[in-house]
Amino acid sequence: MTDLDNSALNQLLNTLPGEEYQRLRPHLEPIEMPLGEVIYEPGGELRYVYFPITCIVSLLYVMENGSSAEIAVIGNDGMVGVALFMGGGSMPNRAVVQSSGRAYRLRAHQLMREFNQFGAMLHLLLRYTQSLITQMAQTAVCNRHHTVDQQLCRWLLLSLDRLPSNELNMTQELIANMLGVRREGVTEAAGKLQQAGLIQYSRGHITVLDRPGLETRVCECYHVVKAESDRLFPPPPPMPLG
Amino acid sequence: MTDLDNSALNQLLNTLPGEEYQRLRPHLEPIEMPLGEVIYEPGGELRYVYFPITCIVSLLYVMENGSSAEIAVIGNDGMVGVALFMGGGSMPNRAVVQSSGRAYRLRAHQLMREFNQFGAMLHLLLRYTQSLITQMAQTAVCNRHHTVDQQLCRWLLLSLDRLPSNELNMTQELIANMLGVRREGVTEAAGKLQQAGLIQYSRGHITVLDRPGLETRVCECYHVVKAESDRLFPPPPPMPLG
DNA sequence: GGCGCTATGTGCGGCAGCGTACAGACCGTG
DNA sequence: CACGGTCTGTACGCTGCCGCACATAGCGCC
Repeated sequence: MTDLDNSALNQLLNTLPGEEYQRLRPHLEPIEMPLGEVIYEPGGELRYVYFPITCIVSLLYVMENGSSAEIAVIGNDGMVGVALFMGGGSMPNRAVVQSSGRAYRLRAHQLMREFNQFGAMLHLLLRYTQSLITQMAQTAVCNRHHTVDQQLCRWLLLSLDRLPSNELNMTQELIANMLGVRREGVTEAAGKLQQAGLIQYSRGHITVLDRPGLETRVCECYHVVKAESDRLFPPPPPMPLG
Repeated sequence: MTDLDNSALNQLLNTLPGEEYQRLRPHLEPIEMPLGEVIYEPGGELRYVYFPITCIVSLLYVMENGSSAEIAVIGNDGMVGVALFMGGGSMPNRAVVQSSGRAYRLRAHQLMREFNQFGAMLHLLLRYTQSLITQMAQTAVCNRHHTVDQQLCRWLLLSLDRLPSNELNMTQELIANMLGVRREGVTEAAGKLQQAGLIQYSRGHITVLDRPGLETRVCECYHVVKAESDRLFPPPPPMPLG
């Protein structure tokens, strides 16, 4: 798989006009993102930003007492490290690789150089940040009002949307961390889904058997986030690059 | 009270360098913001943005079944309508006046004209959006892990920080809508605070008697949001304008 | 001063999720 | 093949919040 093929798989980079992309391309460094790697710690300096290709990154908030909650999920639809160009200088959350895979890494000052051209890159990144904001807002709502069952469905679908296959590698323990609930709660919820024939679970490996089934069980939060994301970034035809 | 005095009371406008502010000033239209007014509906077009002076605006998400949750609170520290320059074109949430008062209103295209100068205004607004993101993320965490008691404290302090006095006009019913809980839950939580001598409640009128007391009861979420906000916008000395 | 409205207080059954504990099940390794 | 570690399933009491139903209390208004 060539460099170019890879980058086409990050939808943000893919949306970038040719000229801008060519400027950036020499600085895009493809790297492996192993499961569990912590990309940012809260308060840490932002040296790089990441454009996921086949990996998924979670923005997590970890509380003083150790419990945690996922704020947003980022896959090949986005970028990790928006705080850089938003001007904070540091990251407010922890960012963890939730599903291993590849990503493009870009040095912070290279991104800022392009951002400060005030061209397509700026508008693209801001629009993406807007969709990220929607996701975070919806997470807040979902945490308030919906059951673990529904949230598990939402989480599965959000992850599935960012993966090429219908299989995830993820223990219930980890999912519980993301959702900010007990591991047993996930066991129970996953049990129901499995009994309904929607998924198959075995030791850290989930196969989604009936995606439409999940979509009927999920709360509106998933659809809201997806709709807004599709509105801001109209999904391209299957293979836009020749 | 003159025009200039008012605008000095919005910290964002206040932070703007003289030249930028002078360009904007003729277009800043001071208006009254009555309690309960809906400024934006989700999906609606963004004709104006608002810089609160003495009012507070809540970003709310209202679910299909009618229950709601507050996503963020905006007072004279910020601006309502960030989605405009983020590129969405429309607002994803409802925005409601939570505490009546005054605000500056600015036509969308006037803001965009200044934004597109790619100068101080752009960086200021992006930095503000970053602090808004932090608030939303923390709301998600708080909704997941903290009790109504703690959330009420957080909510009171966030509101208090955006008001000149230590009094709020707000029924328990409305607070419940904001927090996304039952009205009775707020009654109970407020009862505890009242019994502890921290606040005094009477028919839609709250007087905060012991602010430090609230701060000891509140969850970390409040402090995190405040710290990040102070970091991004170092609080000025009491009266920066001569 | 009585009426009606709105705001607040209270009580009760029910349930979802928590904390805890422990039992099986699966898997790699020696 | 036995062992240890990890992952998953199950059970039980507890708590916080919900939904509901009502009882009071302040406040304006005729």
